[in-house]
Amino acid sequence: MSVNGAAQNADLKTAALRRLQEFISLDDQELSALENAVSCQRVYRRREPILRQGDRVTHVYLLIDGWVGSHTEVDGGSNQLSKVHLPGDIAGLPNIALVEAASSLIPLTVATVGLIPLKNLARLFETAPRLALTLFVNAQQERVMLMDHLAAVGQTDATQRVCALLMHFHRRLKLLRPDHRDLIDWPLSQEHMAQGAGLTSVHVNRTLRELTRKGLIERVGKSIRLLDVDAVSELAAFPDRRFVHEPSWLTSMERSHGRRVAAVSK
Amino acid sequence: MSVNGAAQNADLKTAALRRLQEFISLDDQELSALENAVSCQRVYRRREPILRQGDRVTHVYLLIDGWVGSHTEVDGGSNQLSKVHLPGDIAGLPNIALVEAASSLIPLTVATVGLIPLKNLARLFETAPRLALTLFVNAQQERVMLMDHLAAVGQTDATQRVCALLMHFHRRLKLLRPDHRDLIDWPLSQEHMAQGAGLTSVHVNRTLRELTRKGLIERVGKSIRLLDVDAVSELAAFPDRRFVHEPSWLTSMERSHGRRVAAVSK
DNA sequence: CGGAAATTTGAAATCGCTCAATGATAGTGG
DNA sequence: CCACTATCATTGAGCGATTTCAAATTTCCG
Repeated sequence: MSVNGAAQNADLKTAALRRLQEFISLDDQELSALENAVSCQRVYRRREPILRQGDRVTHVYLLIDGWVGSHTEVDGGSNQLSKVHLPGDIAGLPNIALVEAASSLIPLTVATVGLIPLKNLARLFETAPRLALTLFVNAQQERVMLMDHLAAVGQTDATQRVCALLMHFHRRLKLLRPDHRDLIDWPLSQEHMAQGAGLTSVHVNRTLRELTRKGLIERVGKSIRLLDVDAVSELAAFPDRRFVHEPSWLTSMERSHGRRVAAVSK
Repeated sequence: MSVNGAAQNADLKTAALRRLQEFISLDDQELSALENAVSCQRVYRRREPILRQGDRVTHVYLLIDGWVGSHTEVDGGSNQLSKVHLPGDIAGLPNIALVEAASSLIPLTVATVGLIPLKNLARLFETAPRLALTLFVNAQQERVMLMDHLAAVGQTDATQRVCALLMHFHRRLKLLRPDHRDLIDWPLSQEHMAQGAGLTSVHVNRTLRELTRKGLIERVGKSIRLLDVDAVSELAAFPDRRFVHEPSWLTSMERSHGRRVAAVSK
């Protein structure tokens, strides 16, 4: 696909790392600390599990390119899609609190992934405290998104949930590439959407169909076009969160230059 | 209530801090670093908001005693209870990624809370990297619990969700005080339970009643007794997670003695 | 081109909701 | 300590959003 694989790869990596600087900008040393934590890089095919629920936890996964779903199997074989990871996300992080992985990581598209051994991750907390704090804030952001997801599934009807899904990805993609318009390249099957929204694929189908009939969206092949973003957003009842950017309590932290001295200790 | 308020308070604080050492034990210096981050301590009455959704984010809240609910209001006035905090939890953490608080923190009982200004929290990442890493792992654990919560609400029926709630608190209380038996002092109203489970209070009532009729639980005043823990656990379809304890990747991290030198830098 | 995966559609069933009213309990202030 | 009031629990009847089941198309991928 690429004329120059190496160059494209570098671009992808840069894009992925930009994602982490949503809260504070990191210096080169901090960025390379993260990059050096990656022990190896791999490309996974669609549906080829990166990690299976129940597996022993050994790594976390920096997603460099592609979409990856985090699926939790419940008791009777049904599945909950708790998160879809986009480039720049670190997937599998919640598992570090566990002995066995809580969810499977399955690529929804071809995916390029950097593997980070847990020990390397831990080391970042010593060597790059600002990066560590960024990862921490990032984890809290994930909690907010999960809370909103839960609120949508727990409190809203099918139309609202489907619209919430659409808006969720619309917004995240816009952050990822500012040139993103209203046509979304949509690798999620209706079954996936159903597993995310706590619905049946049958009902997701009917809901999408209804949205199409009302002229709010248009589906072209695997893509979805939002014809009326405001109306969909309205229907979604899904908050458009304002995440912090360079807040004083965060920026005032001194950068690490390897010269962290005893001044802070008693 | 207490003969010696100060002494009891110290006990409570100790208990709260123990909660953070689920993953690795911390040394005295690290524990006092956290304690020093608390700028002031306050007692809140039941229902007296500690923080309101939409408020500007200035602190996080170390819960020392009592139960505190995290409620997110959705669009049409309905509420999702995304988390109930028990002593030792740090409440309001997800908000640090946000400009305005995503959820309200409302005590379900009288609650004693230590307020931690954001700047003090950030400083811990410089002064106590092992504590910071503990907080990070703790955040990931919260994500796992939120994912399980989501899976329950999204994929299971009313009986399973109510049983999941019961088991959830049963297990958390057992960790908190090993002497805990099957009688749970239950400050949640059926309306609260409904908001947590994504159900109606009416339906929660019928479900509880049905569980009582089957002899699985017994309700005495505000308490609930699990008469058949195994059966309830079975019905819950709710995984009993094994969280890590002193894993090698975590324990191998060197303790901070304020003598962190340039060795780690390039 | 062939087979698997995904979408689409209808009809019937059901779980949980709504509405509405009554009864029980627990704080609160006099 | 009692009365008052707000909150909480309980119950019934009818309704409706979503599921289930099943089958026909269509699309995608190798």
